[in-house]
Amino acid sequence: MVSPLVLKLEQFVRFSADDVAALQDLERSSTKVCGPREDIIKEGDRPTVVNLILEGWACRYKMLEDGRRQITALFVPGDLCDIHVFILREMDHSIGALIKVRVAQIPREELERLTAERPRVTQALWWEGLVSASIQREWILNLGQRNAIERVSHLFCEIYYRLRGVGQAQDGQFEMPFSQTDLAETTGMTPVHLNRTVQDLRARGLIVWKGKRFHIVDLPGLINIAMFNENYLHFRHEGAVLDARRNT
Amino acid sequence: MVSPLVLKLEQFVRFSADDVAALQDLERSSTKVCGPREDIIKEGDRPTVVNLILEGWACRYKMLEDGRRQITALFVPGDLCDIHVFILREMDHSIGALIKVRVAQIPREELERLTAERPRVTQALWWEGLVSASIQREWILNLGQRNAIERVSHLFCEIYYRLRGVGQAQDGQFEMPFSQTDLAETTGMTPVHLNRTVQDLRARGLIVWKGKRFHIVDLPGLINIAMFNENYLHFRHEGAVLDARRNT
DNA sequence: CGGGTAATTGACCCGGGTCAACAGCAGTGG
DNA sequence: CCACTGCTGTTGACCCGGGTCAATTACCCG
Repeated sequence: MVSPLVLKLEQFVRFSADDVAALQDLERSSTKVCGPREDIIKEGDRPTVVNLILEGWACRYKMLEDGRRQITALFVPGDLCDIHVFILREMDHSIGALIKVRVAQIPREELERLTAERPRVTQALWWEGLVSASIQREWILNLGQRNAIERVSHLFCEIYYRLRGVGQAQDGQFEMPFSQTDLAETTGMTPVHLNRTVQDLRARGLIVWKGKRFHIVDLPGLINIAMFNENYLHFRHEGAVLDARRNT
Repeated sequence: MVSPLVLKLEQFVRFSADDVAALQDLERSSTKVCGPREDIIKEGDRPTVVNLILEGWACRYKMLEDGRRQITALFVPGDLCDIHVFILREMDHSIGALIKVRVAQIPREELERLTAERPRVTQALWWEGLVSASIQREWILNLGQRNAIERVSHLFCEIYYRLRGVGQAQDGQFEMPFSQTDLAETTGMTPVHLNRTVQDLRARGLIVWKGKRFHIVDLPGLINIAMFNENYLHFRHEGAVLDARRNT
């Protein structure tokens, strides 16, 4: 079975067999399993390892003193939480499991060795960091300018494209494992209004969401409402320059 | 005169004279001056250089098809716009001058040489990247959870701390060169409501803002309203490990 | 002094928040 | 197999923070 990290990075580069092997070694790092709502690492902790999501869904979140909570990023399998965190003295946010999650805890030295030895992998990791930053920007745009229905539609589009990129969605369908409250916390709205917005999307025939099955029935329609532009995910890569198999 | 980039990075590491010289060389790259509202680089452009702000204020922004605009980051002197951008095929956002700005356009090779030769500088640049990412997260929290007055107060606190870090503010006072419309676009609210919120802060005796002079009269009060926690700026560094002058 | 931009204010309205009740469903233990 | 518990989703009634529209004032600069 192919590692989700490799799948993800291969949207950008094409690795040699050696590269792939080196990346897959990362996943042999000690792994940890966290149950839903459990923290993988907490704000204030000193970061010692880099977390790589292998299975399940996690999120970054920040809280205000009075308990308001905002999810600032979603992690799907193949996502890496800040390759250079250990430079910082302490975490400025927490990372928590949304559903049961399996993470690899990669020690600093291992990443340093990997990047020292494999420039193509290093490039790919930079790309992944840039894409994460780009997603953050799009979320700022989302929260600052889009209204409820646009915001929620945009999030659904993003989730779909990202999952498809790591082979966990096809034909507009995927597993939606988290609660409306989670979604409300990522879109900066109340659970009540999130629910009404979802009802609205259902009534318009754009989505079908029952239990864990999520189906985007009318993707162009959803994209249209969301003003979704996939550019910011930077899926299309440069081709030959980064293609380890170009001469085979 | 000390470079703002060096000032900024020295909040994290302490450089040797050589490090400083190497960093200052960056500023000898060809520079460009942009007038207010002029774009430094546009969404869709192919990035070829890394922009370093030397003087003035700039911002990242994204626009929706229908013209709504969101500022997603503010750049002050010493800020570097994505050290690895040239990995991406095209810009997913624009960078524009808020007021007249002077930027150094650093070629890829120069950065590569610098990071290859100077590990301490490389570390510092990673730190700067992590801090930028952290600021983005805080903005997501700001937009998603804080209300108008909290949001605006938070932004003022952040601007003050960041300017102070590069020696452009002291005693709660600094130059506020941009318009309320700009601020509205960064806080995701309308200019009208931004104005009312500013009035409110004035009435409460927290700030004085007249022309370009901005004065935070009651910093603790502002911090309190904003629930501002400076942790996310990661100013406090590790000390000796990264101190090139520790034995002198 | 004229023209243009930025700030300010008033009147009105609506998207989304709040509060509260209720329904659906899974898991648990008897 | 059923009752109980607790969480998540759903809906209704009501309200308010912030948006909209439009007019007016202050300011800057040639």
